[in-house]
Amino acid sequence: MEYNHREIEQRWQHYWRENEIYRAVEKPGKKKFYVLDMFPYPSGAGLHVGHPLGYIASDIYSRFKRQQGFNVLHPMGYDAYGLPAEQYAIQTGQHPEKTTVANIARYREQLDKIGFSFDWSREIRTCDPEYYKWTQWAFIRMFNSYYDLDADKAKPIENLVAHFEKQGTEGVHAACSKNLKFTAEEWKAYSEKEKAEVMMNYRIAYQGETMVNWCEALGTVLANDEVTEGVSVRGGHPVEQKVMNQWCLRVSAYAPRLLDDLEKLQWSDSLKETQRNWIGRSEGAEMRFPVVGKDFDLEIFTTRADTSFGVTFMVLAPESKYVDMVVTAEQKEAVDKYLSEVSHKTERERQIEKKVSGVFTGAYAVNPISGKEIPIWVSDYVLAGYGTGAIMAVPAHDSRDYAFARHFDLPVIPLIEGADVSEESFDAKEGKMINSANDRLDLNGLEVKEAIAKTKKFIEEAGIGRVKVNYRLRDAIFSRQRYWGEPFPVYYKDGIAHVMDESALPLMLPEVDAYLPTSTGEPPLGRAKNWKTPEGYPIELCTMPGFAGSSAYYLRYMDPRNGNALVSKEADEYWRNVDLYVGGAEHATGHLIYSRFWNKFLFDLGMVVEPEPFKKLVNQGMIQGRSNFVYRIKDTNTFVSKGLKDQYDAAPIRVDISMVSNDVLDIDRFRQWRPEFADAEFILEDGKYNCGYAVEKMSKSMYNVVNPDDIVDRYGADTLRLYEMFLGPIEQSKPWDTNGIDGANRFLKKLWGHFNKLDKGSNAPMTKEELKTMHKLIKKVTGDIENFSFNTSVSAFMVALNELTAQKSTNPEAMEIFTRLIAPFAPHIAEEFWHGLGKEGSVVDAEWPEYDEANLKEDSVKYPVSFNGKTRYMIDVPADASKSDVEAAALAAPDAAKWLGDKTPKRVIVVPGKIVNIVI
RNA sequence: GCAGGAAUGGUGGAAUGGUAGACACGAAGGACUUAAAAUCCUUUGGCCUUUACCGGCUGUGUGGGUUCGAGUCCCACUUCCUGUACCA
Repeated sequence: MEYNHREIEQRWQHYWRENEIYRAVEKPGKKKFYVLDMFPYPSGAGLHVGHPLGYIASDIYSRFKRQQGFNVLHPMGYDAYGLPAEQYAIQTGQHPEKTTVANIARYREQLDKIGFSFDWSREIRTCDPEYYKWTQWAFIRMFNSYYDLDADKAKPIENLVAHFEKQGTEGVHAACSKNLKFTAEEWKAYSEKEKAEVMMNYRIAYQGETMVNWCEALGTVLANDEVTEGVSVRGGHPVEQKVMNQWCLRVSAYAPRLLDDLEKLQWSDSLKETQRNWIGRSEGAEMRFPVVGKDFDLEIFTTRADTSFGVTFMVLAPESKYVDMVVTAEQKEAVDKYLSEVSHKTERERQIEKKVSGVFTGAYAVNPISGKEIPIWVSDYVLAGYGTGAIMAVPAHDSRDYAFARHFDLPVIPLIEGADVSEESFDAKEGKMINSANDRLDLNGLEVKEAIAKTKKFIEEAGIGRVKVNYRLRDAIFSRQRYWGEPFPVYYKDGIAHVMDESALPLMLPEVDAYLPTSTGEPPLGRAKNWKTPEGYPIELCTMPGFAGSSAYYLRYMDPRNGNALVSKEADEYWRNVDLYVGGAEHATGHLIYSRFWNKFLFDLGMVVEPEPFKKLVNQGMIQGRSNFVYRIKDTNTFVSKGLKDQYDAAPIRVDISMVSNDVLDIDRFRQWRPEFADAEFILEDGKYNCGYAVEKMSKSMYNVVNPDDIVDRYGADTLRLYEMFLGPIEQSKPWDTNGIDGANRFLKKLWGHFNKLDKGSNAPMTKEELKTMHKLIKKVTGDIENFSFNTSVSAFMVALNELTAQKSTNPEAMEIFTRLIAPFAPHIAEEFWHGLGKEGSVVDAEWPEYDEANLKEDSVKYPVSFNGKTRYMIDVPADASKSDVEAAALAAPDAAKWLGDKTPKRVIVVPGKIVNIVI
């Protein structure tokens, strides 16, 4: 009987569906395990073979955990809001929901063919009002909360208002945009509008004038993680800096906890490191530099307090509010000119040019440590968004300050012994201090680290500043001037932003006549009719960004149809958090930060029981495409095989990989591909046309896309699953190569053949060899799955089958164990075997086998015998032989004399079970 | 620049400090077949020796070190990948 994958896979997929085998139900008292995949954005292109890689791995793991007796939650859904659907809507006028729904249907069809154990009854879509209701709900809660730095958690904003009424800002330690100072009396005297502005300064979801990444081509602002190298991640459009009034989330308030709690997580070191860099903690000091002739100070932040004696000038960011305050009348014109030049440059232009530029403000400040007067400059190499937007420049020991000083001919004072600063600055934090003393502070002779500590102490004692920890992590910009996203539950009354009552949720996304900005430049929601509250107040026109809907979706899966809460107390306390999260590393600084922030906020409010959402995280690698090329000789229709192309003037042309097998071109199909190739001529090697190849991204334009549907149709889902796992370590990126898939398919065919040869009626016990093969396999596969080493477990199955074949095994018991072990990898064929062996129920619930070390023991052990570390021959000794017996056997072996000669061994090392090494 | 990771046959890759190259692909040869496909068998890191068997040498990016023994541990370097960056 042939192995008919189509029939088998259809039968069991139907069986699983009919019997609702994968439905997860809370079972108090039964240990749970939550396995989650990063849910996909349903793009129009459908899935290619790279997409299911992580899903297959997580599916194997959740099936394994289920067989081990855990109550497994393994859901799937769609991150349905996104730019591509909206761009498509702009072009075609078709509602993005329509394309999204169609794409989801296609995704589902493709996913179903692979035989995943998802509980589809828990499916969620971020664009579903029943889902985004809870995204809007969380926003309202954030709006109504502030971050208490003493308690180190979010609290209701009413608490803060009550405090203002009693004591004003006295004793308030809260995360805020600006440090405010007022008394209770002043607070009470404020108008409604003024009060609203003050509270905005503290809310966790707040509206503020901030520097944003504005992308003209997309017509929207973008978050920092959506911009890379000055262009948008989606589409690669230029991005410029602009001040706009935007909704923001005070993620920065959570920076210390986001950093500290990384310790608790079982994530890869590289991913944790990426997050640490993104959060960017740096210890330093804030110092005040009095401005000459003015009654205010410039505040700066530095990590190199030790270099204070080498400060020869100061620099302000162009956007700094201090610029206008210090500039002198004579320099005003020059400064204004510079500011306007800088403001017209995009971020990208600034980065590419990297030209030193700047202008003197005409003002001077006093170095509070050395007492010297130094000039104040403005330059765009200082960023407004980090620290205080002003720096003390130490050209001798900072390369940027150095470049600036040399360009404008400012003095450079070396502060470290032996540092040669004639050509470049000495940035390393090492060496002994020089030139750093006056009657108040003496750093000379100290090591840099000691000098930093001493200076910090001095700064605090002298009252010229304070020790401070700075974070690079900035608040998340939460507004998008787009249509296809969650509407903000916000309306404006007398110009003051109010959130809606939770009972008004969900606030449904309205219909519009076009998906473009209005003629007055308002976002697309400006086109919606009656976009007002029942009382007639206008509603916010921006929508939320992509990460809004994906920040708490893992909680919603726990209780997806609950109309009264994001997740019920019971469901949350049972499922708690994600035990294993599988997805791409590209979300390290976006989704994985926002989700952790969102979860911590809900944790502060007592809505969830776990402070971290994802306990263990595995990043699957990307599967790249493997493109093929033919080489056309210039100005001809003749193509030369790869090995001979260097003898001609030939240019590569990409060919569709479906016409190529093992890099050999199917010439007939190539001729039919395009009319221009119909009469193509070929120069062959050994009668074949060999194509060149390259590894690149899998995409239609490269003709290298492999569709999983085609693989499933031809080889079956079980083959696809085994082969994807066999490709290599799950975390590694690798090119897809359809050629190797025959190996996985052959293995299943052989296994099928083996099954059909079984002596099904037999009750005979397994032979010693069979026992050994099976227990070796149990041990290996169990360990491999725990370590996410799926490629080696697939190999182990192949080895075990070869051994059973060599043993001429027809034992159904051995096959039964094999079936249970391979069920997570190839569930369809395993189910077929399971029922074929007369077992009850589904293989999905077949108990995971345990191995017995006793069956792995050998009667005799083979030892390699080495001389000075070089293996020379093998000996065979009884398994229970003592070390000295082994040593004697090694020296008594017939080959011993040959290698030992007339020498006597200096030492003999016997490693039990491993090796004998004779030192001569 | 900084941080993290990697480097093993023609290819993907395997190896708790103990016989490097498991397993698979590809390739070569053979069996079956009118033929092809499918299937099965043999060989397959390199070099040398031998009619053959048997052997030998060499070999995990480069150079050192630790060890009886290093792909594996330590130091330095080279190359590549990933992330990030005027972050003071």
